[in-house]
Amino acid sequence: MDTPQKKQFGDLRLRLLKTASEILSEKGIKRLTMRSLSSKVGVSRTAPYRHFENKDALLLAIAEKGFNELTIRYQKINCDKSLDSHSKLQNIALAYIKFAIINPGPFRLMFGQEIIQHQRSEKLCSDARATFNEYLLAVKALKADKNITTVDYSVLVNYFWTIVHGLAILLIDGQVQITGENCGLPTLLDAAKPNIRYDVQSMIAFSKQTIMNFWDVIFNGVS
Amino acid sequence: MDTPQKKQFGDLRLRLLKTASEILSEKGIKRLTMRSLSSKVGVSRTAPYRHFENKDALLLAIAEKGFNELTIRYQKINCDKSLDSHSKLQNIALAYIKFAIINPGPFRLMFGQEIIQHQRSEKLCSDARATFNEYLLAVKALKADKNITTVDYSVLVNYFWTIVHGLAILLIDGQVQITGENCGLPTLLDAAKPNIRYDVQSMIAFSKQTIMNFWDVIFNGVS
DNA sequence: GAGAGAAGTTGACTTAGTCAACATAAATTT
DNA sequence: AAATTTATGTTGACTAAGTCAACTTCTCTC
Repeated sequence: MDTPQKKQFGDLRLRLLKTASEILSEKGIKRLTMRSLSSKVGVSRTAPYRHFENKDALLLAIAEKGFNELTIRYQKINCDKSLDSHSKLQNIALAYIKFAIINPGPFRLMFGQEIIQHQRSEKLCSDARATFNEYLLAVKALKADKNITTVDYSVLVNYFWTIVHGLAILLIDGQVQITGENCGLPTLLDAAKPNIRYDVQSMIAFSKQTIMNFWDVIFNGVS
Repeated sequence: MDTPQKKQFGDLRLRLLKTASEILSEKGIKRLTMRSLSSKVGVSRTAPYRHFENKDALLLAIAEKGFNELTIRYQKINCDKSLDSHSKLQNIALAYIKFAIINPGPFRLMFGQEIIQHQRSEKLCSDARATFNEYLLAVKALKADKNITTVDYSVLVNYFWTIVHGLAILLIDGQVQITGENCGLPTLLDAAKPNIRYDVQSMIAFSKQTIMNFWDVIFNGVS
């Protein structure tokens, strides 16, 4: 993989990954073409094939990289002695959503169906496992710490993930209005607003607020 | 639109929509090609262009049809006098997830980013609005009925949708194990299972059970 | 400095979206 | 009912994009 020699040649592989992730996030998978990627990076159209077997392999590498980055953030949170188990999980939730907002393209690859159902590699699985393990760790700690007994471990894992993932996906897919009077309601309710494109900062602000709101409900229930 | 005359000609438009939805659900958007669709339906490769301006328009029509179908199911539930507000919302949640499981392809179009950010039509918005309105109706009824005061209306709408959508997406994207000892945990934790493809019935069974589990947590909180 | 291997380039082939021109069938008009 | 229009459907052709093959060039090793 990333042998030191290769890096001396140049950083094309890394630049491809980075640029591809950007295009993916900005324009979507359909408009990420090997040719546009190549030209944006400034190489000929088949140069990427020296670093990735094909487009799928490139996408796979982006997903792997995404898991690695996410794992690092999770680890930092889990290692932070100043946080209790409750804050840790909340921060992990927020890190997940922030990652999604900042890297929607890679996020969709990591947690979508494309890769998982077709060309999931051994490496992808172990990278993903590392990420999930940090998450599971945080849930376990919380469960033990708060002595949560009314909910099974696997349901707890599933519940938190579902909420956090659901929020992340709805946000990056532009399904939820994050400003105005209908804030929090489905975007498609408003025919008026054709192509709203929220900026990253507003989305993060909204997601922080929403996580706070949700956190109350998660622990106290709807009543 | 669907003027009666057109229907007399034949039902190619409908057959295209139906077959395209199937391909979409079985093989994904990348492998739904106008050519493969045409040949599967038994017409020449450009015949679909007599009914849909282009591939995007076809996808749009699939999404619109999806919203219409979902609306009908929601309406049936909301009109059912034998159900209380609580059961209605739960049934709507289940209908949403069942729709996703049975029609993953259309579901992704309806609630993904492709359409919403690019070629959402006026009709799509009004169709979606009809669906969402039934959902909102159910939430409003529940809120009034159960006298829910600790949670704002928009947060409530957002919370339920987030959970239900999150579960639906994770399920159809194959992210959650629905059988075995790791049931409820992330699929990518298991490198062992390469390409699990759950059948629709198992997925529905799992989602019913999960909704039941989640419902408890939604109302009682994690404790 | 020569040879090996990695990295990058151009040419060519294939698949897929889609337009244009042509053909035909159904509906409408007179 | 014949003529005209309109809706459908077909074949040919063009373009974009993935990707292989052959060739070139650059780096590194010996």
